[in-house]
Amino acid sequence: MVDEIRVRFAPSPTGYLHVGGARTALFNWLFARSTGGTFILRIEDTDRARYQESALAEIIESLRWLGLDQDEGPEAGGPRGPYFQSERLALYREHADRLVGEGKAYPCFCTSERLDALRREQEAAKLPHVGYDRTCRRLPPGEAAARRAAGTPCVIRFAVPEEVRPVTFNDLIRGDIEYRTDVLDDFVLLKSDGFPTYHLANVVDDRAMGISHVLRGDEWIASTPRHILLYEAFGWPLPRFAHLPVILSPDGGKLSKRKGAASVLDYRRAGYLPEALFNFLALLGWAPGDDREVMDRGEIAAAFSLDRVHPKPAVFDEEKLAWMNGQYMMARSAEALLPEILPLWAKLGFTDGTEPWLPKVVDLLKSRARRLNELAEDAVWFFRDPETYEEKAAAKHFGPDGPALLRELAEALAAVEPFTAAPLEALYRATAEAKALSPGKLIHPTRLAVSGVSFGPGLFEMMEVLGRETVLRRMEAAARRIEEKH
RNA sequence: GGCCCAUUCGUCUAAUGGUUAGGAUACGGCCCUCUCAAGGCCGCGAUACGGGUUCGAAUCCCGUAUGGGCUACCA
Repeated sequence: MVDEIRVRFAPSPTGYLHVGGARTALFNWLFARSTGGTFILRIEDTDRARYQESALAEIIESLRWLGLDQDEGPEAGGPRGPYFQSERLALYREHADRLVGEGKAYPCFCTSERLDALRREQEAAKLPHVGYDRTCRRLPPGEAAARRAAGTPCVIRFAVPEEVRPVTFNDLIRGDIEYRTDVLDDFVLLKSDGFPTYHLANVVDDRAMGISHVLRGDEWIASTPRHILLYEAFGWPLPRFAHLPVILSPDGGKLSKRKGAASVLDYRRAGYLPEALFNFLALLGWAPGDDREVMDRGEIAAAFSLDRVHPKPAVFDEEKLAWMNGQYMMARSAEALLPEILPLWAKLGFTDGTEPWLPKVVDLLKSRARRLNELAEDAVWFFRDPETYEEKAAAKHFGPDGPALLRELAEALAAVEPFTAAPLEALYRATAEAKALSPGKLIHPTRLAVSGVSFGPGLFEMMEVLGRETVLRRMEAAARRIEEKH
């Protein structure tokens, strides 16, 4: 028999997809792609109280943006659907009833008030093991069935074996983990609204969908023994388990919106490229084993293996993400980067995207910005004449003889042919030499006059893109401004 | 409280009993240079602590500390 590898990412549509969830999805995707397996998206919408209408679209858009294409799922379809748990309710009830019939589960009529009181009592008594006291488990079978038949609201609880024994499993990332049956309480399988809990739905669906490897977040590790008991009760073979470490914020706590972006789409809004986030997330908890860091999807998928995933929680360092994003921005051609920048320029009111020299602007700026938004904003003076001049630089480069110098240079500029970088540079160097000045004495005032700031691309490349008319206009405007000041 | 998990430079990580503990980021410096970036070179910086096992421990074992998760009719 061929061991077919099938993995799933199973988010609950209760909010945006955060980077921790995205990393779980990414590792599932990488594992599938690196082994020729199947990557499935399953929506675990069994919590009607926390369900959010907008969440599903956001999750799907986040995955699409990151390039985590699904082989089976709500959009891709597939033979093991439906891929929404809310459309599989009959299956869960059937399985819960089967366990009740076999004496491995039982209806529980305890009210939430009684359960709350019980919990408070146990906490006050500082009992080592807290949990349901199994009152309804001891109900005479006839009575339970009768009350259920009469329509008394109830949940179905799993009857954890009374026998005290270890429940062990081998986690692909952490190794052997052991729990004991006496620390497990009789957890709920089916809620009183007829919806399954995560535990039941997850196990039933993983079985029904042929999931071979369960790669999920760390927070599920304590639930795994319950799931194993369920597999045993059903008589099903176990999938392999691998629990991924959490991603932490720089202060060591959980990642949250408050501490910066936490959702995948926030990073898109902040000007990050999907391939950069993809690469960065892949390196959180995994490394190829050699010194490679900037790797494309294919390289990462080819190098990925679960045994190189390590169990330590990783801090999300946005500085390094920014660096990596800069690497990807530089690596993209201007033509490939332009479509990302155009909408930002449109929003800033800079351009409708028709100027033929736009790719040159991207070329001049892409190695000078780490995020798309930065690049877009840094381009302001390509589109607008400066209204102010950087104060410190003006004090240094706009002296009393500034107007005369700028006008003299402008006069020479008016005659340069063609108006391109090389002749412009030749002109400046020759002029500097003739005046026995360092070229910087000419270049810096011109840069400030033309862009309003003291930093940016090479002056002559800038002037070429701006064109003669604009450059001369700005130099004259600067000359007048200096005269007004003095 | 109980159970479980984790612990190498600030951060991401490499080294799976024998390395001057390597790389990246960040930070500092130098070079390049019209500025700012980019790039190149150099520097700073780590095995949480205490016991074992071993000729030899970041690596194996135990304990402590610290951090995290679970302990719901949430996932």
